[in-house]
Amino acid sequence: MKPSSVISEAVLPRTVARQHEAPCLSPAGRETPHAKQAGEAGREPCSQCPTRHVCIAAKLPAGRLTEIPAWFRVSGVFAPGDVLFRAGDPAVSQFHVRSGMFKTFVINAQGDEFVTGFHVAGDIIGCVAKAGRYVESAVALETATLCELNLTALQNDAGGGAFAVLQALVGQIAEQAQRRLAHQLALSQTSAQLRFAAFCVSYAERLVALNRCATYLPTPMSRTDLANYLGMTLESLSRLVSKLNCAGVIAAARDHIEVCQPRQLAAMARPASCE
Amino acid sequence: MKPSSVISEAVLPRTVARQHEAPCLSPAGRETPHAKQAGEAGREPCSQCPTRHVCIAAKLPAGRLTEIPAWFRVSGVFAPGDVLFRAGDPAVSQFHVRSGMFKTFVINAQGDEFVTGFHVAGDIIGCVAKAGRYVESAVALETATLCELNLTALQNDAGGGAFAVLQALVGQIAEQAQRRLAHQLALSQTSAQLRFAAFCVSYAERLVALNRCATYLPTPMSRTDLANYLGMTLESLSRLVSKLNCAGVIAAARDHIEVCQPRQLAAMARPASCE
DNA sequence: GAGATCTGTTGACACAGATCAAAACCAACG
DNA sequence: CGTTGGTTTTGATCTGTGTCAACAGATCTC
Repeated sequence: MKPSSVISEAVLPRTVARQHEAPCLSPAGRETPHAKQAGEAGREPCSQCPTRHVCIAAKLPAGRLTEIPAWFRVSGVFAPGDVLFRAGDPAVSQFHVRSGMFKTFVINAQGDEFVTGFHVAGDIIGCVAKAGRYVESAVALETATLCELNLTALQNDAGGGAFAVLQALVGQIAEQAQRRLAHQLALSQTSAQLRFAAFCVSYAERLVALNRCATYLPTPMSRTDLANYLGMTLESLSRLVSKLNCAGVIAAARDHIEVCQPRQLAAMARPASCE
Repeated sequence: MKPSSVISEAVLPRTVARQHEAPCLSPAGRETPHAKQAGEAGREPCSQCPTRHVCIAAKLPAGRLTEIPAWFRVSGVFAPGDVLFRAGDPAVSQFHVRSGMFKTFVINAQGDEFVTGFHVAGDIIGCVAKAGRYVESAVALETATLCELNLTALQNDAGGGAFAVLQALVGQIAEQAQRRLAHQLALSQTSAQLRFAAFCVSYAERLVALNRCATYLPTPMSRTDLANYLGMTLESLSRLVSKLNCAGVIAAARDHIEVCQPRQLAAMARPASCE
């Protein structure tokens, strides 16, 4: 597959112009546009967060949920297309998605974009780094919120609960890695249908973990992005979706995929499942 | 690609019989067969370790290098085929490879094996977990040594240098994730040649980081494993290697690949490179 | 050293999916 | 309401790689 070139050119400029040139990642950048937007929300205790069960906070002692340390705060609201960070930015923070969806991607020297992940509530973004800098870029695909875990601030808080947080973080990253591995596994399969089915199943599992419906999969990403992520062409994906639509396995619309025959779909994905 | 079935059946029994039925992962298992084998080596300070520059120890304050805490110790010598851990074992430790090569893999319900990674000195193994258990299995492909970082022991050492270690670990895992991401990127490409070239380039980079020759790539893994890892059939890999051999780009032998035209190879891999 | 077994190579063929091209659909806008 | 620009679908063709099968080499055993 030859990736579609310079997709992000259409997205990034709009984005940057709209909200912020320098994202919330500069070492002294804890007072970001996002944080300002968040206002009161920044002090909202985790105990009221709808995603607390899948968040790193869930792995902390219960008492800790009522406090919001300086290094862990709500980062405000992102609009579709807003940039969270770019590849090459110093990796001083990791982010926990609270709501909405982000995509991560890299762009090579030729300007081709590669979508490396879609991230929903409970996911960590920014835990892939090289030489202390992000490898991926991250943008919101829909209205989204997240919490910023500032690693440098955390570093200066060794006395507090930071040790427990770091431990929880290592565990959380391990789970994140598991999801990436599942996708890597799917990509190593040659059948496009299998890759797509594996994506749907994996996505559905994530939604279940969030107490959401396993058969209604919102797809705020474009078909182009999804095809790119799944390692196939736009046309192949389109054909595939049409086929599964006709077969009654799914009912795909512009902004979502409804899974009509979950067992059927799971059977398609099974050969690559990693459990 | 339909993965070759039950490859590991041939490997695991032999392995287990040879060295240890219960690997060094039981919660109270710090005194393992490996540790015993290691003997004096377990107390050898990191400052003499040949891989200290790529190890997590490199990210600690210099003074720390001279001490070997209880939760970080040399785990002895592994012979080819020896099992480090299995998918499903409690993920109480992460391992730093010192020498040799390990492969990680998963086996699905149908008994198909999927190779998920090859790991050389400086790599971390065991940082992919689900519900506190390893997702992958890990076996040595050649004579190998590693250090065990016991997370539960680390947990009880909050007073010591454990905080710094955890921080370093998060950074190290981020680098590890970068390598996995690079491979994921390669897998999302449909061209077998590109995937193979990307593997060689990435592998060469790793060797350079270890101050080893970038053009001599030892391949202790079988062709089957390598093809599996690269998401192609054994036959495709074989043909590809033959082709590149004839073209003079590489000179492949049973146990190594010599890169004759690095720039040529890099050009093949470039479209998927992530920087 | 001869046979058996495992691993890797080469060949012929078919098919899934890439590619190129065009049409249909959708949302935004004047 | 028609135009415009972008996105998705459908169609026709071609190529790469999977599949099946036979062969060659290496390794092991007795």
